[in-house]
Amino acid sequence: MITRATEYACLAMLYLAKRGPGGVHYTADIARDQHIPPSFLAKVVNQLSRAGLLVARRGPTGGIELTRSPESITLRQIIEAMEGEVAVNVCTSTEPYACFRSGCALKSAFQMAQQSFLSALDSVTLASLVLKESFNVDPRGEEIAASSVAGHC
Amino acid sequence: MITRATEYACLAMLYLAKRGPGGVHYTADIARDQHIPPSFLAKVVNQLSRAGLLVARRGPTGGIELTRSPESITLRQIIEAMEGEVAVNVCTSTEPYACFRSGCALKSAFQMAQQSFLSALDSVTLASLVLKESFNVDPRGEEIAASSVAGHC
DNA sequence: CCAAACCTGACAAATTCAGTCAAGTTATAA
DNA sequence: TTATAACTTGACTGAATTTGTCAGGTTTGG
Repeated sequence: MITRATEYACLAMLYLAKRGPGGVHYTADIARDQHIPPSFLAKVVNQLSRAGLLVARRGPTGGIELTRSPESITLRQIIEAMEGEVAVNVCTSTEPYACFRSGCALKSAFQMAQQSFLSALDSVTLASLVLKESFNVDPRGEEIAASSVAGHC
Repeated sequence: MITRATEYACLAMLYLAKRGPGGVHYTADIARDQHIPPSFLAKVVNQLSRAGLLVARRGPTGGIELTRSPESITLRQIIEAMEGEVAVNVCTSTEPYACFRSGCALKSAFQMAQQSFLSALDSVTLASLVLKESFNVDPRGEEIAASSVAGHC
């Protein structure tokens, strides 16, 4: 299952993508906007930075920024940056001794389902998500039915 | 991620399917054959029985048996019998308060990937797995390259 | 009535998750 | 140069989940 940390990572990346190219933003602002614990998001963002998906600059006027265009960043890349290799079952992971059974039809089936899942995530770019969100926003720029709590899902 | 318990459930169901219709088998035999801790498999099998995927009979000459034909049992059914509703992220689960964000493009993307995963599992029946395993067996009925440890993956 | 099979619930060790906190580093601006 | 504002890092914690084990209990056939 995709963890909270990974979900927060996607939300932060989407936040940056929504605000256009060359934008530097504070982690604390993203945390407030997306209702994410700030110190938790700080660690998430740091991991994304080490994975090369964004750059982080310190000091006043610092902040984080996407390293690539939203068109070239997929959900799968973000998820794998956070969780490493995705495996729907121990037996589909590539690590040694994950599975000792030979000629196992179940493993093949799990691998096939996993591939379907990953392909779907490959097809979703940050740019496509930004486009999709714009349909949920009315002309005044406010989210529809977002008055009570605001946020994402 | 699909847990060990669910993996064992699939292996046990596949074991029954492989041995044809109307077959009653001991949980202990399946555990030995598939290298599963017997007392753990007992709980797994009990859960499958309560879900209606197999019937369990007590006493001597007891054992477990499939309730339906292998053609009509899919991997998804087994997985959902073991884990309940499958959700790749908290925000895609149907339980109330799983997600408070509105108009969230990320949720839609996760739901789409989840649907790909589940559809793949829908397409795999126990019968198709039995057929597939038969290709991995040589004419003498022994599994190829299974000499060292035996088993499944 | 006994033995063999499944049923049930309590327990426990290990791991993961989600989050907090306290320092530490770096860089800008006054 | 010195605050200050931002990211960095690692230690820590409580809760939940996972993967079992174990000790009985229940049902049934002979």
